Amino acid sequence: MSLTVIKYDRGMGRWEPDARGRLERAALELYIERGFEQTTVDEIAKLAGLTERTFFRYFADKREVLFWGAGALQELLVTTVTDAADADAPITAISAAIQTAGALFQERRESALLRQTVITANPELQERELIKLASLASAMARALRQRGVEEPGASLSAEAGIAVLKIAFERWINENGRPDLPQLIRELFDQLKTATAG
Amino acid sequence: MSLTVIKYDRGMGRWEPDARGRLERAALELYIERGFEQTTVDEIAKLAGLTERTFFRYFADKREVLFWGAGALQELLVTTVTDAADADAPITAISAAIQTAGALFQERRESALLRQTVITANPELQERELIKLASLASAMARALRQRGVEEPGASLSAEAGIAVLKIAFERWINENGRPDLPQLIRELFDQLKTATAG
DNA sequence: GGAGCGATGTCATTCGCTGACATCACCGTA
DNA sequence: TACGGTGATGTCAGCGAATGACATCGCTCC
Repeated sequence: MSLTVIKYDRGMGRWEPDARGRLERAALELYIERGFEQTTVDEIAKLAGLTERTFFRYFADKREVLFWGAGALQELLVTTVTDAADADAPITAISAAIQTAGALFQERRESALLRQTVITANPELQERELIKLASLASAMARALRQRGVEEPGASLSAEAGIAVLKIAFERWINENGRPDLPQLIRELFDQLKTATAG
Repeated sequence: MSLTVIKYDRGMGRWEPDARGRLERAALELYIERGFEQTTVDEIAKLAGLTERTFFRYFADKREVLFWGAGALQELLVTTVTDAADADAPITAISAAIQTAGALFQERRESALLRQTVITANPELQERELIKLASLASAMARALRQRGVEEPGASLSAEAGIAVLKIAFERWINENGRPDLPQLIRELFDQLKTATAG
Protein backbone atom coordinates (compact mmCIF):
# COMPACT_ATOMS: atom_id res chain seq x y z
CA MET A 1 0.00 0.00 0.00
CA SER A 2 3.01 2.28 0.14
CA LEU A 3 1.26 5.57 0.71
CA THR A 4 4.35 7.49 1.57
CA VAL A 5 6.97 8.00 -1.07
CA ILE A 6 10.38 7.79 0.41
CA LYS A 7 12.98 9.54 -1.64
CA TYR A 8 15.92 9.06 0.65
CA ASP A 9 16.33 5.35 0.52
CA ARG A 10 19.48 5.06 -1.49
CA GLY A 11 22.83 6.74 -1.35
CA MET A 12 21.99 8.29 1.95
CA GLY A 13 24.53 7.55 4.54
CA ARG A 14 25.98 9.13 7.56
CA TRP A 15 25.80 12.87 7.84
CA GLU A 16 22.75 13.41 5.71
CA PRO A 17 20.50 15.78 7.63
CA ASP A 18 17.42 14.93 9.66
CA ALA A 19 18.34 11.45 10.79
CA ARG A 20 15.48 11.35 13.28
CA GLY A 21 12.94 12.35 10.64
CA ARG A 22 14.26 9.77 8.20
CA LEU A 23 13.99 7.05 10.83
CA GLU A 24 10.50 8.16 11.72
CA ARG A 25 9.25 8.10 8.14
CA ALA A 26 11.00 4.84 7.34
CA ALA A 27 9.45 3.19 10.40
CA LEU A 28 5.94 4.37 9.63
CA GLU A 29 6.22 3.23 6.04
CA LEU A 30 7.35 -0.25 7.02
CA TYR A 31 4.85 -0.56 9.85
CA ILE A 32 2.09 0.21 7.38
CA GLU A 33 3.36 -2.07 4.67
CA ARG A 34 4.21 -5.19 6.64
CA GLY A 35 2.92 -4.53 10.10
CA PHE A 36 4.73 -3.60 13.28
CA GLU A 37 5.84 -7.05 14.39
CA GLN A 38 6.98 -8.07 10.96
CA THR A 39 9.31 -5.10 10.77
CA THR A 40 12.79 -5.29 12.28
CA VAL A 41 14.63 -2.30 13.59
CA ASP A 42 17.48 -3.23 11.32
CA GLU A 43 15.21 -2.85 8.28
CA ILE A 44 14.03 0.54 9.43
CA ALA A 45 17.58 1.73 9.97
CA LYS A 46 18.78 0.46 6.61
CA LEU A 47 15.88 2.12 4.83
CA ALA A 48 16.85 5.37 6.49
CA GLY A 49 20.48 4.82 5.55
CA LEU A 50 21.60 4.30 9.13
CA THR A 51 22.32 1.46 11.52
CA GLU A 52 20.24 -0.24 14.15
CA ARG A 53 22.42 1.25 16.88
CA THR A 54 21.64 4.75 15.70
CA PHE A 55 17.92 4.07 15.73
CA PHE A 56 18.16 3.32 19.43
CA ARG A 57 20.04 6.54 20.03
CA TYR A 58 17.05 8.50 18.78
CA PHE A 59 14.22 6.32 20.07
CA ALA A 60 14.13 4.46 23.34
CA ASP A 61 12.51 1.46 21.68
CA LYS A 62 10.84 0.24 18.54
CA ARG A 63 7.45 1.61 19.61
CA GLU A 64 8.50 5.04 20.68
CA VAL A 65 9.06 6.15 17.10
CA LEU A 66 5.28 6.42 16.72
CA PHE A 67 4.76 8.45 19.89
CA TRP A 68 7.45 11.02 19.68
CA GLY A 69 4.94 13.80 19.16
CA ALA A 70 3.26 13.16 22.50
CA GLY A 71 5.51 15.64 24.23
CA ALA A 72 4.27 18.54 22.14
CA LEU A 73 0.67 17.46 22.63
CA GLN A 74 1.17 17.41 26.38
CA GLU A 75 2.56 20.95 26.32
CA LEU A 76 -0.41 22.09 24.30
CA LEU A 77 -2.88 20.57 26.73
CA VAL A 78 -1.13 21.93 29.79
CA THR A 79 -0.91 25.40 28.29
CA THR A 80 -4.56 25.41 27.36
CA VAL A 81 -5.61 24.25 30.82
CA THR A 82 -3.38 26.80 32.48
CA ASP A 83 -4.59 29.64 30.29
CA ALA A 84 -8.27 28.95 30.85
CA ALA A 85 -10.05 31.73 32.66
CA ASP A 86 -9.90 31.40 36.42
CA ALA A 87 -13.63 31.82 36.50
CA ASP A 88 -14.06 28.65 34.44
CA ALA A 89 -14.93 25.41 36.14
CA PRO A 90 -12.14 22.80 35.98
CA ILE A 91 -14.14 20.65 33.60
CA THR A 92 -14.49 23.63 31.28
CA ALA A 93 -10.74 24.12 31.19
CA ILE A 94 -10.27 20.43 30.46
CA SER A 95 -12.89 20.52 27.74
CA ALA A 96 -11.14 23.46 26.11
CA ALA A 97 -7.84 21.61 26.16
CA ILE A 98 -9.27 18.43 24.70
CA GLN A 99 -11.03 20.40 21.98
CA THR A 100 -7.72 22.03 21.09
CA ALA A 101 -6.13 18.62 20.80
CA GLY A 102 -9.03 17.55 18.62
CA ALA A 103 -8.50 20.49 16.33
CA LEU A 104 -4.86 19.49 15.99
CA PHE A 105 -5.77 15.97 14.91
CA GLN A 106 -8.32 17.34 12.50
CA GLU A 107 -5.64 19.37 10.76
CA ARG A 108 -3.61 16.25 10.16
CA ARG A 109 -6.41 13.81 9.57
CA GLU A 110 -4.62 11.70 7.00
CA SER A 111 -1.52 11.03 9.04
CA ALA A 112 -3.57 10.59 12.21
CA LEU A 113 -5.57 7.91 10.46
CA LEU A 114 -2.51 6.09 9.17
CA ARG A 115 -0.88 6.16 12.58
CA GLN A 116 -4.02 4.93 14.27
CA THR A 117 -4.41 2.07 11.81
CA VAL A 118 -0.97 0.83 12.76
CA ILE A 119 -1.62 1.21 16.47
CA THR A 120 -5.01 -0.46 16.40
CA ALA A 121 -3.49 -3.48 14.69
CA ASN A 122 -1.02 -4.11 17.49
CA PRO A 123 -1.53 -4.61 21.24
CA GLU A 124 1.99 -3.54 22.16
CA LEU A 125 1.38 -0.22 20.48
CA GLN A 126 -1.97 0.15 22.20
CA GLU A 127 -0.23 -0.28 25.52
CA ARG A 128 2.18 2.48 24.68
CA GLU A 129 -0.65 4.72 23.57
CA LEU A 130 -2.52 4.14 26.81
CA ILE A 131 0.43 5.10 28.96
CA LYS A 132 0.90 8.24 26.91
CA LEU A 133 -2.74 9.14 27.44
CA ALA A 134 -2.37 8.47 31.15
CA SER A 135 0.60 10.78 31.16
CA LEU A 136 -1.50 13.47 29.48
CA ALA A 137 -4.14 13.04 32.16
CA SER A 138 -1.74 13.45 35.03
CA ALA A 139 -0.12 16.46 33.38
CA MET A 140 -3.53 18.12 33.07
CA ALA A 141 -4.40 17.23 36.64
CA ARG A 142 -1.14 18.83 37.77
CA ALA A 143 -1.96 21.96 35.79
CA LEU A 144 -5.36 22.13 37.44
CA ARG A 145 -3.84 21.76 40.89
CA GLN A 146 -1.51 24.64 40.19
CA ARG A 147 -4.56 26.66 39.37
CA GLY A 148 -5.84 25.85 42.84
CA VAL A 149 -8.16 22.98 42.05
CA GLU A 150 -8.23 20.41 44.85
CA GLU A 151 -8.02 16.67 44.59
CA PRO A 152 -9.78 14.52 43.72
CA GLY A 153 -11.57 16.97 41.46
CA ALA A 154 -8.44 17.69 39.45
CA SER A 155 -7.69 14.05 38.66
CA LEU A 156 -11.33 13.19 38.04
CA SER A 157 -11.75 16.03 35.55
CA ALA A 158 -8.52 15.20 33.77
CA GLU A 159 -9.27 11.49 33.52
CA ALA A 160 -12.78 12.24 32.32
CA GLY A 161 -11.29 14.47 29.64
CA ILE A 162 -9.01 11.71 28.41
CA ALA A 163 -11.93 9.29 28.36
CA VAL A 164 -13.83 11.72 26.17
CA LEU A 165 -10.85 12.14 23.90
CA LYS A 166 -10.47 8.39 23.45
CA ILE A 167 -14.10 7.88 22.57
CA ALA A 168 -14.34 10.94 20.37
CA PHE A 169 -11.22 10.03 18.45
CA GLU A 170 -12.37 6.50 17.85
CA ARG A 171 -15.72 7.63 16.50
CA TRP A 172 -14.12 10.30 14.38
CA ILE A 173 -11.79 7.75 12.80
CA ASN A 174 -14.55 5.25 12.09
CA GLU A 175 -17.19 7.57 10.74
CA ASN A 176 -16.84 8.30 7.08
CA GLY A 177 -19.02 11.34 7.41
CA ARG A 178 -16.09 12.92 9.23
CA PRO A 179 -17.90 15.04 11.74
CA ASP A 180 -16.11 17.97 13.24
CA LEU A 181 -13.90 16.56 15.97
CA PRO A 182 -13.90 19.48 18.40
CA GLN A 183 -17.67 19.63 18.18
CA LEU A 184 -17.91 15.88 18.74
CA ILE A 185 -15.81 16.42 21.84
CA ARG A 186 -18.15 19.15 23.11
CA GLU A 187 -21.13 16.86 22.60
CA LEU A 188 -19.44 14.04 24.46
CA PHE A 189 -18.70 16.29 27.41
CA ASP A 190 -22.39 17.14 27.47
CA GLN A 191 -23.35 13.49 27.35
CA LEU A 192 -20.87 12.74 30.09
CA LYS A 193 -22.63 15.29 32.24
CA THR A 194 -25.92 13.56 31.56
CA ALA A 195 -24.49 10.09 32.06
CA THR A 196 -22.90 10.82 35.41
CA ALA A 197 -25.91 12.76 36.69
CA GLY A 198 -27.43 9.30 37.14
CA MET B 1 12.66 -8.04 51.98
CA SER B 2 11.61 -11.59 51.18
CA LEU B 3 8.09 -11.45 52.49
CA THR B 4 6.97 -14.66 50.95
CA VAL B 5 8.49 -17.87 52.14
CA ILE B 6 8.90 -20.28 49.30
CA LYS B 7 9.07 -23.83 50.41
CA TYR B 8 9.19 -25.50 47.06
CA ASP B 9 12.56 -24.36 45.85
CA ARG B 10 14.52 -27.55 46.12
CA GLY B 11 13.86 -31.07 45.06
CA MET B 12 10.85 -29.97 43.13
CA GLY B 13 11.00 -31.03 39.61
CA ARG B 14 8.72 -32.05 36.89
CA TRP B 15 5.32 -33.35 37.87
CA GLU B 16 4.97 -31.62 41.21
CA PRO B 17 1.50 -30.14 41.29
CA ASP B 18 0.44 -26.55 40.68
CA ALA B 19 3.16 -25.52 38.27
CA ARG B 20 1.34 -22.31 37.40
CA GLY B 21 0.99 -21.35 41.04
CA ARG B 22 4.64 -22.06 41.75
CA LEU B 23 5.70 -19.92 38.82
CA GLU B 24 3.38 -17.14 39.93
CA ARG B 25 4.69 -17.10 43.48
CA ALA B 26 8.32 -17.41 42.40
CA ALA B 27 7.92 -14.50 40.00
CA LEU B 28 6.29 -12.23 42.56
CA GLU B 29 8.94 -13.02 45.12
CA LEU B 30 11.79 -12.19 42.75
CA TYR B 31 10.08 -9.10 41.36
CA ILE B 32 9.76 -7.80 44.90
CA GLU B 33 13.28 -8.70 45.95
CA ARG B 34 15.30 -7.52 42.97
CA GLY B 35 12.82 -5.68 40.82
CA PHE B 36 11.10 -6.69 37.62
CA GLU B 37 13.84 -5.82 35.15
CA GLN B 38 16.57 -7.38 37.25
CA THR B 39 14.74 -10.68 37.28
CA THR B 40 15.27 -13.22 34.51
CA VAL B 41 12.58 -15.61 33.39
CA ASP B 42 15.17 -18.31 33.75
CA GLU B 43 15.60 -17.44 37.42
CA ILE B 44 11.87 -17.55 38.01
CA ALA B 45 11.59 -20.94 36.36
CA LYS B 46 14.52 -22.39 38.27
CA LEU B 47 13.11 -21.14 41.56
CA ALA B 48 9.87 -22.89 40.71
CA GLY B 49 11.75 -26.03 39.75
CA LEU B 50 10.89 -25.73 36.07
CA THR B 51 12.41 -24.45 32.88
CA GLU B 52 12.10 -21.15 31.05
CA ARG B 53 10.23 -22.86 28.26
CA THR B 54 7.55 -24.05 30.64
CA PHE B 55 7.12 -20.55 32.05
CA PHE B 56 6.16 -19.37 28.59
CA ARG B 57 3.67 -22.18 28.25
CA TYR B 58 1.73 -20.82 31.18
CA PHE B 59 2.24 -17.10 30.67
CA ALA B 60 2.35 -15.26 27.39
CA ASP B 61 5.17 -13.07 28.60
CA LYS B 62 7.17 -12.02 31.62
CA ARG B 63 4.60 -9.40 32.61
CA GLU B 64 1.49 -11.46 32.28
CA VAL B 65 2.29 -13.46 35.39
CA LEU B 66 1.19 -10.45 37.45
CA PHE B 67 -2.08 -9.97 35.59
CA TRP B 68 -3.43 -13.43 35.35
CA GLY B 69 -6.29 -12.62 37.71
CA ALA B 70 -7.67 -9.94 35.43
CA GLY B 71 -9.93 -12.43 33.69
CA ALA B 72 -11.81 -13.24 36.85
CA LEU B 73 -12.12 -9.56 37.71
CA GLN B 74 -13.60 -8.88 34.31
CA GLU B 75 -16.19 -11.59 34.78
CA LEU B 76 -17.09 -10.16 38.14
CA LEU B 77 -17.56 -6.69 36.72
CA VAL B 78 -19.60 -7.88 33.76
CA THR B 79 -21.82 -10.00 35.95
CA THR B 80 -22.44 -7.16 38.35
CA VAL B 81 -23.28 -4.76 35.55
CA THR B 82 -25.57 -7.27 33.91
CA ASP B 83 -27.35 -8.12 37.13
CA ALA B 84 -28.03 -4.53 38.08
CA ALA B 85 -31.70 -3.66 38.16
CA ASP B 86 -33.05 -2.55 34.81
CA ALA B 87 -34.48 0.48 36.50
CA ASP B 88 -31.02 1.61 37.51
CA ALA B 89 -29.25 4.26 35.49
CA PRO B 90 -26.16 2.97 33.63
CA ILE B 91 -23.84 4.90 35.91
CA THR B 92 -25.46 3.22 38.90
CA ALA B 93 -24.76 -0.22 37.48
CA ILE B 94 -21.17 0.76 36.79
CA SER B 95 -20.79 2.16 40.28
CA ALA B 96 -22.07 -1.08 41.76
CA ALA B 97 -19.60 -3.08 39.71
CA ILE B 98 -16.64 -0.90 40.65
CA GLN B 99 -17.60 -1.08 44.30
CA THR B 100 -17.68 -4.86 44.08
CA ALA B 101 -14.19 -4.81 42.61
CA GLY B 102 -13.13 -2.52 45.41
CA ALA B 103 -14.46 -4.92 48.00
CA LEU B 104 -12.44 -7.68 46.39
CA PHE B 105 -9.22 -5.70 46.66
CA GLN B 106 -10.03 -4.84 50.22
CA GLU B 107 -10.25 -8.51 51.12
CA ARG B 108 -6.75 -9.06 49.80
CA ARG B 109 -5.20 -5.79 50.84
CA GLU B 110 -1.74 -7.15 51.59
CA SER B 111 -1.21 -8.92 48.30
CA ALA B 112 -2.81 -6.06 46.39
CA LEU B 113 -0.32 -3.70 47.97
CA LEU B 114 2.66 -5.89 47.16
CA ARG B 115 1.54 -6.31 43.58
CA GLN B 116 0.95 -2.62 43.15
CA THR B 117 4.37 -1.77 44.56
CA VAL B 118 5.97 -3.88 41.87
CA ILE B 119 3.82 -2.41 39.13
CA THR B 120 4.32 1.18 40.20
CA ALA B 121 8.09 0.69 40.07
CA ASN B 122 8.07 -0.32 36.43
CA PRO B 123 6.70 1.42 33.33
CA GLU B 124 6.34 -1.77 31.32
CA LEU B 125 4.10 -3.17 34.01
CA GLN B 126 2.09 0.04 34.13
CA GLU B 127 1.48 -0.29 30.42
CA ARG B 128 0.16 -3.78 30.89
CA GLU B 129 -2.04 -2.66 33.73
CA LEU B 130 -3.51 0.13 31.65
CA ILE B 131 -4.46 -2.16 28.80
CA LYS B 132 -6.11 -4.53 31.27
CA LEU B 133 -8.10 -1.65 32.69
CA ALA B 134 -9.07 -0.58 29.18
CA SER B 135 -10.23 -4.11 28.55
CA LEU B 136 -12.36 -3.97 31.67
CA ALA B 137 -13.91 -0.75 30.47
CA SER B 138 -14.85 -2.13 27.09
CA ALA B 139 -16.25 -5.29 28.66
CA MET B 140 -18.48 -3.21 30.93
CA ALA B 141 -19.55 -1.03 28.03
CA ARG B 142 -20.49 -4.16 26.10
CA ALA B 143 -22.50 -5.41 29.06
CA LEU B 144 -24.35 -2.12 29.21
CA ARG B 145 -25.12 -2.23 25.51
CA GLN B 146 -26.61 -5.67 25.91
CA ARG B 147 -28.81 -4.18 28.55
CA GLY B 148 -30.03 -1.71 25.95
CA VAL B 149 -27.88 1.28 26.78
CA GLU B 150 -26.96 3.29 23.70
CA GLU B 151 -23.60 4.63 22.71
CA PRO B 152 -21.87 6.82 23.60
CA GLY B 153 -23.45 6.61 27.04
CA ALA B 154 -22.30 3.03 27.56
CA SER B 155 -18.65 3.75 26.83
CA LEU B 156 -18.66 7.02 28.70
CA SER B 157 -20.09 5.44 31.84
CA ALA B 158 -17.70 2.51 31.67
CA GLU B 159 -14.64 4.69 31.13
CA ALA B 160 -15.72 7.00 33.91
CA GLY B 161 -16.02 3.99 36.18
CA ILE B 162 -12.50 2.86 35.40
CA ALA B 163 -11.22 6.38 36.02
CA VAL B 164 -12.86 6.31 39.44
CA LEU B 165 -11.36 2.92 40.16
CA LYS B 166 -7.86 4.09 39.27
CA ILE B 167 -8.06 7.16 41.47
CA ALA B 168 -9.75 5.37 44.34
CA PHE B 169 -7.26 2.55 44.31
CA GLU B 170 -4.30 4.89 44.29
CA ARG B 171 -5.60 6.85 47.25
CA TRP B 172 -6.50 3.71 49.12
CA ILE B 173 -2.96 2.37 48.67
CA ASN B 174 -1.29 5.59 49.73
CA GLU B 175 -3.40 6.44 52.73
CA ASN B 176 -2.29 4.77 55.89
CA GLY B 177 -5.63 5.41 57.47
CA ARG B 178 -6.97 2.74 55.16
CA PRO B 179 -10.40 4.10 54.44
CA ASP B 180 -13.07 1.76 53.23
CA LEU B 181 -12.47 1.27 49.53
CA PRO B 182 -16.05 0.72 48.33
CA GLN B 183 -17.13 3.81 50.24
CA LEU B 184 -14.24 5.80 48.77
CA ILE B 185 -15.50 4.69 45.37
CA ARG B 186 -19.02 5.88 46.13
CA GLU B 187 -17.69 9.25 47.20
CA LEU B 188 -15.64 9.58 44.05
CA PHE B 189 -18.66 8.84 41.87
CA ASP B 190 -20.44 11.64 43.70
CA GLN B 191 -17.54 14.00 43.16
CA LEU B 192 -17.43 13.01 39.53
CA LYS B 193 -21.03 14.06 39.21
CA THR B 194 -20.18 17.40 40.76
CA ALA B 195 -17.04 17.83 38.68
CA THR B 196 -18.71 17.14 35.34
CA ALA B 197 -21.74 19.25 36.16
CA GLY B 198 -19.53 22.20 35.21
C1' DG C 1 46.98 21.06 10.17
C1' DG C 2 45.90 19.31 14.37
C1' DA C 3 42.62 19.20 18.74
C1' DG C 4 38.31 18.74 20.18
C1' DC C 5 33.62 17.17 19.62
C1' DG C 6 29.28 15.30 18.35
C1' DA C 7 27.22 11.91 15.40
C1' DT C 8 27.64 7.48 13.62
C1' DG C 9 29.44 2.71 13.04
C1' DT C 10 31.16 -1.85 14.78
C1' DC C 11 31.25 -5.55 17.83
C1' DA C 12 29.85 -8.46 21.49
C1' DT C 13 26.48 -9.72 24.72
C1' DT C 14 22.21 -10.48 27.34
C1' DC C 15 17.62 -11.63 27.44
C1' DG C 16 12.74 -12.25 25.93
C1' DC C 17 10.39 -15.28 23.22
C1' DT C 18 9.25 -19.17 19.75
C1' DG C 19 9.26 -23.47 16.97
C1' DA C 20 10.51 -28.25 16.51
C1' DC C 21 11.22 -32.26 18.56
C1' DA C 22 12.44 -35.54 22.41
C1' DT C 23 11.22 -37.39 26.83
C1' DC C 24 8.84 -38.33 30.84
C1' DA C 25 5.07 -39.90 34.05
C1' DC C 26 0.60 -41.53 34.16
C1' DC C 27 -3.72 -43.89 32.70
C1' DG C 28 -6.55 -47.11 30.42
C1' DT C 29 -6.87 -51.40 28.26
C1' DA C 30 -5.95 -55.66 25.89
C1' DT D 1 1.29 -57.29 32.88
C1' DA D 2 2.82 -55.11 29.00
C1' DC D 3 1.56 -51.73 25.70
C1' DG D 4 0.16 -47.57 23.57
C1' DG D 5 -1.78 -43.09 24.00
C1' DT D 6 -1.76 -38.47 26.11
C1' DG D 7 -0.53 -34.33 28.24
C1' DA D 8 3.10 -31.95 30.61
C1' DT D 9 7.82 -30.96 30.61
C1' DG D 10 12.65 -30.68 28.84
C1' DT D 11 16.19 -29.72 25.23
C1' DC D 12 17.98 -27.31 21.55
C1' DA D 13 18.48 -23.87 18.08
C1' DG D 14 17.48 -19.46 16.62
C1' DC D 15 15.58 -14.60 15.94
C1' DG D 16 15.29 -10.02 17.27
C1' DA D 17 15.17 -6.15 20.74
C1' DA D 18 18.12 -3.61 23.47
C1' DT D 19 22.62 -2.00 25.59
C1' DG D 20 27.60 -1.11 26.68
C1' DA D 21 32.29 -0.33 25.06
C1' DC D 22 35.02 1.38 21.82
C1' DA D 23 36.40 2.97 17.08
C1' DT D 24 35.72 6.13 13.38
C1' DC D 25 34.08 9.84 10.75
C1' DG D 26 33.27 14.74 9.42
C1' DC D 27 33.08 19.25 10.97
C1' DT D 28 34.76 23.56 13.41
C1' DC D 29 37.86 26.40 15.66
C1' DC D 30 42.27 27.74 16.85
